[in-house]
Amino acid sequence: MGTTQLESVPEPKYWHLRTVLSEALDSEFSVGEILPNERDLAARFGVARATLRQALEQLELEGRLQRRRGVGTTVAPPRVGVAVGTDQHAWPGAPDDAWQPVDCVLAVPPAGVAAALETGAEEPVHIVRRSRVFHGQPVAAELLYIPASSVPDLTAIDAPSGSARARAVLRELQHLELEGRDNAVELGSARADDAKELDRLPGAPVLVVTTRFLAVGRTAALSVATYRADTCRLTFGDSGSVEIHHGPERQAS
Amino acid sequence: MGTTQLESVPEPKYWHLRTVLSEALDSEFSVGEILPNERDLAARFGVARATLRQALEQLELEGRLQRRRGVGTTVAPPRVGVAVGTDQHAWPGAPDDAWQPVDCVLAVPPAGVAAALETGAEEPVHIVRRSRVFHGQPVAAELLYIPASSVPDLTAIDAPSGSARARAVLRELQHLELEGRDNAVELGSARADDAKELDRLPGAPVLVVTTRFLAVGRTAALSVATYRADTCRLTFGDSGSVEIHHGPERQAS
DNA sequence: TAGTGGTCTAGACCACCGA
DNA sequence: CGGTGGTCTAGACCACTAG
Repeated sequence: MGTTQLESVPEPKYWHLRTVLSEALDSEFSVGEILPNERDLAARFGVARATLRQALEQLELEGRLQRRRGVGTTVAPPRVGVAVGTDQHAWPGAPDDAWQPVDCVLAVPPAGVAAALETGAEEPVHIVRRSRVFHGQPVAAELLYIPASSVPDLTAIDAPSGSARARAVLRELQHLELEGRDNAVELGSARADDAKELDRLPGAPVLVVTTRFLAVGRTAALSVATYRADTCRLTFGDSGSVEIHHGPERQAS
Repeated sequence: MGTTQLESVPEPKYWHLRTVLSEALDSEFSVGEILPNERDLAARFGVARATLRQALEQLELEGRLQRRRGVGTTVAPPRVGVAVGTDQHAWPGAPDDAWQPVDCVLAVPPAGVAAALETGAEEPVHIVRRSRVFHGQPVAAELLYIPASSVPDLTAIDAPSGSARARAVLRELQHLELEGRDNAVELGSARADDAKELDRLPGAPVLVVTTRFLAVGRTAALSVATYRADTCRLTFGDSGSVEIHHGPERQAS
């Protein structure tokens, strides 16, 4: 990160700074390495800390940096490829499922979810919370909405709530014949509860994957999964091994 | 947007503000309506303009607001669902393709692309630029990398460059038998050229869709498409009609 | 307790748009 | 031209982490 001055160009400073830092990351830093702190970096480039932070935010959004309060800013590893909806004919909770059930409650879903499920606006459904872990790190949190009509043989005996209940609901779900599913991906920001589960601050950028499970001619379940946008690359289809790097990147010693 | 004061809570002000504004958008504003300007809003809530802007940025990221310099901040319409990779067995440029060819040059691709294509690091490939328009608005910009070996019968006569050349390359591509494709989605920020084409500022959040086209046992083409993250919801699979709204939202008169 | 990133302020000037 | 959002500054204090 040799030089120090910025030229006067019509380009915003923070954008130019982003480019300079990005190139420095490629050529002079290793994955996991700690950058100088924000005050030092700002001084080194002759800009205010807020401006420097704007550049860092961009790079964090692009998955190049990882920042943790009280710790520092480190060079992020390449994003992990996470397979989404590979098996078009498996329910959530199938044996090879990557998700872990956390909890389950019976409650009235948000209006938009009720509409998609074609349930009444005040009708409670099973809401299963699940989480997905990759290399020991949480990468996604999910809410699964399942109308009572999709699990007709569920007995209240199994468990009133909790992960045991979640497993019972998912077990019942397997009895239906799955006809297909739909996926949609959009950008969102983590709500407080999701943020906590993903080990991020509220408002952190997430990729929201909405999956509709179709059975007996209607939507039998709806999944809303939020993936950490900074660390994840979602892969669809067969072999999710497309690897496009920005440039040279070394491994930390 | 009745009241004015914020309480003292351990929650960041901008986050609380985001919630308050979000609820106001649901209940008191119509799509397309113009909000008060940032200075007035900040004064009304008793915060600095920078703090108010943090809240607006969140809402823009979530696709709730649209801000344009020199104009103002308006309530955004719901995101449009854009189908991605519906037909697993059609090349780019097939008759029903949603993309419009813009340009085509023969150049050396970035190192990561060359690696994915298994071409030499210095070997030039055809780079086709295309754009995708939805309701009269540009929603995505694409770079298509096609090795010369995938279009062996292309004659230099057709056109040296430009959209005519692009069409010629795509036409030749149809002669190969497509075996399948891979998609990957990740968050990125718009480079200067893409930003211009998408009518956004550099650094705007985009969803980057990387598609690998497989033929004759290898990667015969690679597409890197950047979609406006603020206005698009990407849909995969059959019927991309999952509609999850935040809440009530009226139409502008 | 010392050092980090996260939040917040109160200004200033600039780039762009529409009348 | 006046008004909008976009950029930038130079501070301050807070929340968190690690030694």
